[in-house]
Amino acid sequence: MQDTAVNTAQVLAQAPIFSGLSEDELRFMVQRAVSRHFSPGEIVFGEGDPCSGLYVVAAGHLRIYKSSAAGREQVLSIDGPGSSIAEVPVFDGGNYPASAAAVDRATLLFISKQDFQALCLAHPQVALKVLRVVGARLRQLVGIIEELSFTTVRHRLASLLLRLAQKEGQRTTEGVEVKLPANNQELASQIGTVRELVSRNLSRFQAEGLLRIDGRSVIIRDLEGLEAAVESSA
Amino acid sequence: MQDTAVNTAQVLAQAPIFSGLSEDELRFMVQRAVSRHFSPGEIVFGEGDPCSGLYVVAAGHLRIYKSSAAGREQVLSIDGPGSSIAEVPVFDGGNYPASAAAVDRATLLFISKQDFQALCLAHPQVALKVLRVVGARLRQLVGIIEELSFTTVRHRLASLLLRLAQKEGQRTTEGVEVKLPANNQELASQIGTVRELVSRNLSRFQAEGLLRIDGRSVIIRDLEGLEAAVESSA
DNA sequence: TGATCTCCGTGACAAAAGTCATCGCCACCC
DNA sequence: GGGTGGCGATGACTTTTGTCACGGAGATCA
Repeated sequence: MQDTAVNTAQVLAQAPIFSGLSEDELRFMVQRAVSRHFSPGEIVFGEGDPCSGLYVVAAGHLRIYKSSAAGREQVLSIDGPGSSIAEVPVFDGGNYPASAAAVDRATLLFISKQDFQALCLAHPQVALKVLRVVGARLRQLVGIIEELSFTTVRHRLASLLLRLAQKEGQRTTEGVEVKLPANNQELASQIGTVRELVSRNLSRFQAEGLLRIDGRSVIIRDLEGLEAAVESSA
Repeated sequence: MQDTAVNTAQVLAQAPIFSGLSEDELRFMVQRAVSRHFSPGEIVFGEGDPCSGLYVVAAGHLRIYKSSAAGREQVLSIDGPGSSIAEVPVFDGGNYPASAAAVDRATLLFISKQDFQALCLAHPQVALKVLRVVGARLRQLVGIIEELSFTTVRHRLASLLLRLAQKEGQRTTEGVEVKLPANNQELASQIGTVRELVSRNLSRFQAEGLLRIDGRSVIIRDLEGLEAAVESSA
């Protein structure tokens, strides 16, 4: 259990929405935060569920997504340690606008609506911090809309690969190596399409010599070429 | 000029983000709000511009949208009197994530970043109100993503027509009559496609007997049928 | 060593979306 | 009245996306 046991105080202190709180204030929240563990794939809440409070990711990753009647999913965001989840429904009183599930083994801290609202009223800076976080989320969503509305699957996939390369790419003699972080089905959900198109477009990139596929890792051989695929028809 | 002259105090009092303020507080904001007039199509700010403050719509309508390099546009929201615009960049310090233009003759009240932040710190409830408004916006965006990711143009158009019918439809003997609020190009931007597809899908609805097109007004003859078009492949 | 499961790749289609060009209507303006 | 410009409809076509079905690789487990 060590891997998911967490120091509540430390986690909250590092969460953007609580940064800058005094020790006393932090202690107050720590006392009220309840920690919950989730296994991979386990659902934290479903779209439309009533919201009773806010979560802060202590360990692991959370996947926020929408599901369609036809069985497709669209990922809105993947959040790691320090991220707060469900700030919106806490404040507008509505239900969760999307579902959330654990990606891996995850530990979340739960803070009730009442406690958090009280904190915000007592400490206006906290509300401003929350606004900043929600703002970032809103920008992300606008980015997704832009990609879905203006670009092709090919473009979005290239874009995802470049983002991965940027974040966690390993330089090799042949090019930048990226480990695909999930199976094709999941990548498809992240860029708003189906697994077959991810597969096909990866193959196509390979056929064009832009990259080489080696199992679940991709070696980008022609970074400029891939960037060009993003620029064109952007 | 009468049509665009406004009573600043009245407008602010009715804006959701300022509701519940005392008279003194309102007066404070009224003194600091600057009113600006815009003609139809005039740009209020462009995506990426630095943000110096917040706007409240006093009269007319604002169109918030993203533009693509290829010349397409995606409308994120149309806001009328009482709506506040650009709450997000005011708080996170970033640039505007999208552009805004006046739809018709419009009057906006401008409030500087500094003044508004000061108000939020002095009156925590205001920050909570802003959070509620931003939350609503976020829900809207998630809705757009859902539609773009999961549904077809046909579906989105049906959905738009039903929304219009709900909001401003006139009952007639033949069915519910809706005046299309804009040209096909604009409708296309609102549902994330091009004008030809709007035209074709409208014709198709007519061919299927779901509605009758008469110039710029549409008479929905088979509401259930149109709703069915929304349900299927949702 | 099978049996089963999951996941990837792919061919063959079908459907949807988008592009380009053209025509006609109507309003507006010299 | 004739010219112009904006807008809508539509045909012809291409590209993109999505669906379905299948085969095969690799892991796991009895």
